[in-house]
Amino acid sequence: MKVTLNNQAISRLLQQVAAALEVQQADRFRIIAYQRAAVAVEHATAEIKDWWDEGRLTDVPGIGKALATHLDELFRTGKVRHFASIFRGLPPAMFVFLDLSGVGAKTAYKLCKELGIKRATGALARLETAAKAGKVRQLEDFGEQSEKDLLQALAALKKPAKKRMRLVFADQLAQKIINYLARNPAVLKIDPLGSLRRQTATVGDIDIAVATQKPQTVIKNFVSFPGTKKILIQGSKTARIVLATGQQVDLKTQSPDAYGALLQHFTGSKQHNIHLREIAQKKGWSLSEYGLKREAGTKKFADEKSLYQALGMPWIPPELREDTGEIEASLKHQLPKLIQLNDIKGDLHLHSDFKFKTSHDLGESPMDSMVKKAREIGYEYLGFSEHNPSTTNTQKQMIKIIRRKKETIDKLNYSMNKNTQKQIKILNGLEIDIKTNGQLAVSDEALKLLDYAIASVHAHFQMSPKAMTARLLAGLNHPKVKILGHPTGRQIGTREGYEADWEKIFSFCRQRDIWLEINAWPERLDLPDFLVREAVKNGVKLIINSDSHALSQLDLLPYGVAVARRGWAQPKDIINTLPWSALSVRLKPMKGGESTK
DNA sequence: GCCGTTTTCGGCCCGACTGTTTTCAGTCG
Repeated sequence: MKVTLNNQAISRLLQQVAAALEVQQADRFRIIAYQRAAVAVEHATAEIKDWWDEGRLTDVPGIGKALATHLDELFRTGKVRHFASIFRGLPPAMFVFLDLSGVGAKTAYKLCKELGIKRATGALARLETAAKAGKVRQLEDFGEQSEKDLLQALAALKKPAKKRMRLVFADQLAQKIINYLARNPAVLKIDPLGSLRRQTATVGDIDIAVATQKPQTVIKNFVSFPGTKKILIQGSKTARIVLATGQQVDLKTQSPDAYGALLQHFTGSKQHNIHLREIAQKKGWSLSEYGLKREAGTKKFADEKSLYQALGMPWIPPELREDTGEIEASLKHQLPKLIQLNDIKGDLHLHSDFKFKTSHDLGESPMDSMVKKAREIGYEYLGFSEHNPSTTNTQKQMIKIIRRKKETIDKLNYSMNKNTQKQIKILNGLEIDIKTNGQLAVSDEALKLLDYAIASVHAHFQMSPKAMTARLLAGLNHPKVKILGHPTGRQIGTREGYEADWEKIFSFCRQRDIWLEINAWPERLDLPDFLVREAVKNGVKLIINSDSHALSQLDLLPYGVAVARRGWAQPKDIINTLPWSALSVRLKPMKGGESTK
C-alpha cells in the first residue's frame, strides 16, 4: 500500500512504535524517546522528508542516529524492518483504539486481546457492539463506568473534531471575560494563558489565570459570567464553564506570592515546560505549577521574571515559548529584542470606498476618515492600495481610474496636512493580481502613476510549487512592486496556503528589496509565523499591514505584530518601523537590481 | 533511543485525575 509520508503519517507511525513498545514493557525511556520524536516530527515547521533529502535528519531534536537510520529506510523502501519486528504479534486493531480518548497502549491491547478483535478494519464497530452488550464491564480491570466512558469516546470519535478559534476571536472573547472579572476587587492580577497568551494563529480553549487571596469569591463570580451555559467544574482553586456559544473557558487561581509559577506553567507550551523542568532538575530542583521544589520546601515566585531568573536565564516572551531554541538563546543572553506595536509607523495596505469598478471587494470607509484614524494612532504614513480595476475595464478606462485616484490622494495630502504640525504622508498604492502566467493585471503606463504596488495572488491557487514559484517571481519583477501581499494565500481553517520554493523567493526579495507582507487580517495572518522566522533568518524584510476594508479594522494590526513576534522578528526586520524619511527612500524604484542596504 | 555549560555514560518532567482498587496503574495536559 502506498502511503504519503508526510509529517503527520510519520508522527503517527512513531507513536505506534511507542505504543507497541509500551505493551511489550520495553525500557521506559526508549518509549519516551519514540513519543518525543513523534511530537517533534508533528510540530516540525517543514516536511521531514525534505530534511532527509538534504541529509540533515538528525538536526530534528529528538531524532538521533538510530531513528535517522530507520527513517532513511522508510523513505527509501516504504517500510522499516525494525518497526515491523516490533509490531509482530500485536493486533493491528489496537492502534485504531489509540484514537479513543482515555485509551492508551495498555488499554487498547487489553481490549483487543480479551474481546478477540484483531483486524483494524471494523475494529471500532466491533468494540462498540461488545460495549453495548455489556461485555467490557466483565473484563478484568474494567467496570461499568469504564464501559460507559468507552462508549462516550466511541461516540465522540464519530463527531467532527471541535474547531479551534481564530486568534482574534479568542482574544476578544477572553478580553470580555477578563474585563468582567477585573471589576471584582478580589482579583489582584489577571492574564490569559495557554496558546492565547502565546498568540498562536488558532486557539483551542480559553484559559485565564487570576491572582487572589479569595479564590472562592472569584470562582463564584466566574461561573456566573453572563453567557455561561454549563458549569463543568467548580473546585476550590479552579473552574471550567461552557458558554452558550460553545467555547470552553478555564479559570485557574493562585495566591499572589505564587502567581508567577502558575502563569508560567499554564502558558506552556508543553515542550517549553518539559525543557525548563529538565534544566531545573539538573540544578537539583523540581519545577511545577507551584514553584521550584527542593527537599527543604517549595520556593514560590510572584512573577515569571523571577522564576526564569532562578533558572539562570532572562524572562522569555510567551510568543517564543515553543522550545525551538528560545531557551538556549535565553541562557546565552541572546534573545531577540522583539518588535512591539508602538514600533509601527504606518500601514501600507488599506482599502477605501473610492468608487470604481474593481476586480475584488471595495472598502467601506472613506479615505479621509481612515487618514484621521491613522493620525490618531500616531502613524507617519499610510497607503491606499485598493484592488486593481476590473480587467473588464479597457486599458484607457483603467488609467483614467488610477489617475483620478492619484489626484484625489494629492488633494488629500494637501487638505489633511495644511493646518497641522503633525504631517502624515498619504500614498497612492494598488493591490494588483498576479495572473497565472505571472503577469500583473495592470499595464506599465498605469503602474507609473503609483507610489508603490502590492502584488498578490487572489485566484488559481492549485498550481505545482514550481509553477507557483515562477508565477510569484514573475509578478514581483517590476520596479513598482515593493510588497508581496499575503504571501502564502492561506485562509485559516478553510484553505491551506499554496506551496512555493520560499528560499528562492526569499533570495529574490532580499536582492531586490521587496518586502513580504505579514497580513493582520484575522483569517490570514500570512506570512505564517514559521515562515516569518525563516524570512528573518534569510535577511528578508517584512511589512506588517492591516489590509483594512473598514475604519475599525486598522485596530487589527496588533495581531500582525503577534505573528512577527512569533517569528522572532525585531524592529530592524520590519520595514514599517522606519520613519517616513527613511521609508520614502526605500520606496524609490531600484536601479539595476542593486540593493540599497 | 536521545543527549551533553558538571556526562560519550548514565541519566532521562510534573502533577492531577480517575476507576478499580485497598496502594496503584493508566491517561492526560
